[in-house]
Amino acid sequence: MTTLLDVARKAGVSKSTVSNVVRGVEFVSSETRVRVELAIAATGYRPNEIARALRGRSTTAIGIVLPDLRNPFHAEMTVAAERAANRLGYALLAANTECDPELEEETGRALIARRVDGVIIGGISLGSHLPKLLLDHGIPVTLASLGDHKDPRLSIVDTDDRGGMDVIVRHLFDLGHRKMAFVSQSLQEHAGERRRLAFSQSLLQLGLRPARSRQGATAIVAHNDMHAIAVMDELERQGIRVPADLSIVGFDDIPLAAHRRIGLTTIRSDATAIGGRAVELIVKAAQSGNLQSTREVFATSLVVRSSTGRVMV
Amino acid sequence: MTTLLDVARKAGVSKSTVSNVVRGVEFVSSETRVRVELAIAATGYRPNEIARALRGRSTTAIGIVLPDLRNPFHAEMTVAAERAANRLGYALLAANTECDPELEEETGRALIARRVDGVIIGGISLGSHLPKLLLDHGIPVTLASLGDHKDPRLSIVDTDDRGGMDVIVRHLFDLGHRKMAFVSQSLQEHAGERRRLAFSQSLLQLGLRPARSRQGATAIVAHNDMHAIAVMDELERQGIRVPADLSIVGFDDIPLAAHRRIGLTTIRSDATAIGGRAVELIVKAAQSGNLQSTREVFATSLVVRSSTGRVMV
DNA sequence: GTGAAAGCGCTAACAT
DNA sequence: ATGTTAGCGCTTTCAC
Repeated sequence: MTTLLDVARKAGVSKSTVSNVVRGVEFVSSETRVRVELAIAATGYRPNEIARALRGRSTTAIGIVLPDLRNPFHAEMTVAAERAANRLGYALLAANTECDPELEEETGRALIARRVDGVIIGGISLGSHLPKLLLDHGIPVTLASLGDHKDPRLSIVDTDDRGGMDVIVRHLFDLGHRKMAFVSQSLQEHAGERRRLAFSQSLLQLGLRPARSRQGATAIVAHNDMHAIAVMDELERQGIRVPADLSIVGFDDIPLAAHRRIGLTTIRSDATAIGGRAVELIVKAAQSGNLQSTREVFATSLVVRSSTGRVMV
Repeated sequence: MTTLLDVARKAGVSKSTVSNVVRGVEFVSSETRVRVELAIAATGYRPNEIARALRGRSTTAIGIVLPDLRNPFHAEMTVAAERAANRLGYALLAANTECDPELEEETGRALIARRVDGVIIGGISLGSHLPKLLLDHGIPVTLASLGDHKDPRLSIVDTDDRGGMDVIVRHLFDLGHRKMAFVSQSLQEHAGERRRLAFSQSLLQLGLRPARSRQGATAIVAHNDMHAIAVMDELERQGIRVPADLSIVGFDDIPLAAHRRIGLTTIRSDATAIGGRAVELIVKAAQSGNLQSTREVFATSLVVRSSTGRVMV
């Protein structure tokens, strides 16, 4: 593999001159610049990012940790993050942690050992130590669609879960629903529990309490679309019709929710915007070196489709 | 951040001794070993992987390039790859290329600059130069679910597209279909075009030719489930009933295909197995240093659901 | 069994 | 405007 030295020799200059040309430093005579550029083109030289990383203070790599890449919302966020990262010259290290605290810890340590410049967290276990672990090692952390952490070094790009939940509950209420239940995939997940809380609060505003279980409920609110769609399937296999017998609402508005056969009423939140913005924030933090608490909330909106209906008395 | 030297000083030994302990080298007296281990525990030292990478010949990082992480088949493969990579101590660099030749090239160069130990390719453009680019730089490449490249340095973990297509076509034939059309998302994609070819060959065996377009066809075979499901939606929005008016078949058997409201007849192929195996192969190649042509084909099977039906005459 | 020293490829003072 | 040099943190001969 060609190195800086190879190019330098070929161009008959010193390493630093080549380095200066590569990095676009001002003080190089246009004559030598051309000569170096020719040598670079001839050899196909690209700086060794590993050496740069060791020497400099940056790996231009960021990590993204997610509970499950198979969730289209996360996949979409990751794609957006990857695109944004690329554009800024950063690579993305992907890690699935399945909300397993041990895996989260090990992932965190691996990310630290690899000296990533920052980490985007798109989902973690309830009470996870991952943000603190990373921050304590001086690594900037951005929480994406996962607000509510109180560390003052954290930057947060969030969805308006509270607002979204209010709108969902209001929508169901207006359809006559009074018994609504919340379901989530796992009690371990931070985001799911936050939405459960928001759900309870929204109900409370209308003087209602969450239904204990699906049995008594006329409507089910799932913590995300993936789960809502799975629940829909499960119910229908038991002969319960949606929305005739039971209404279902999701959260995220993944593309599939708009499929005519699914028609899931849900809350639209912009995974692409969140992923992209998370990268911008993490890169800014990495480059400036100061970690300050930041919180941006992306608006949500209700998309009414065919999975919710008027309650039958 | 603690370095080897910090630990060495703390333990009152030299850098090399600490290094020997860390790497589990034999010849260290158990006495000093303990002392060093204590110092490591006390400082929370973890080797700097960047320095290791620069010094050694390995970054213990592999790249995975995909056209679209939003495709559940790719997401699943990536999750499996990440898990396998993790287990072997490797990190995964994810890159979406959208089958754009320019992006592929740039991604390849970035991966080379980062000195990844190997690259798994889960999808590329037709006639892409990416495999050659990487291989020419000495980077092992494994094609996952994307066979048919003829470079002798390539290892391939493939799905049996030909076999799967035969079974699909036979299934449709048995249902009375004689006019079948193939649709794919993009003409640019390698895997899609390969399946198109397989489709034609399968038809030919039965003395049939592909239908020119959807119009004349009684059945549609899509190059993957994602596309099949999208087409299903599109058709039904036009008032065409599936399968009453038109049968649809996918390929991959993503989880959604089994959803009762979708019920997509498709070919099951094991994304998890493919992703995991691809990592094993790439790591083996990276560690042994020799690139030999290898081809493993994973069996497929037909899953008949409700998107295909007897043709109405 | 342990330590000293060279060097991976690069950047960034500092000298010229 | 260009060159020299000293490391970044680690592994790896090679002496002791």
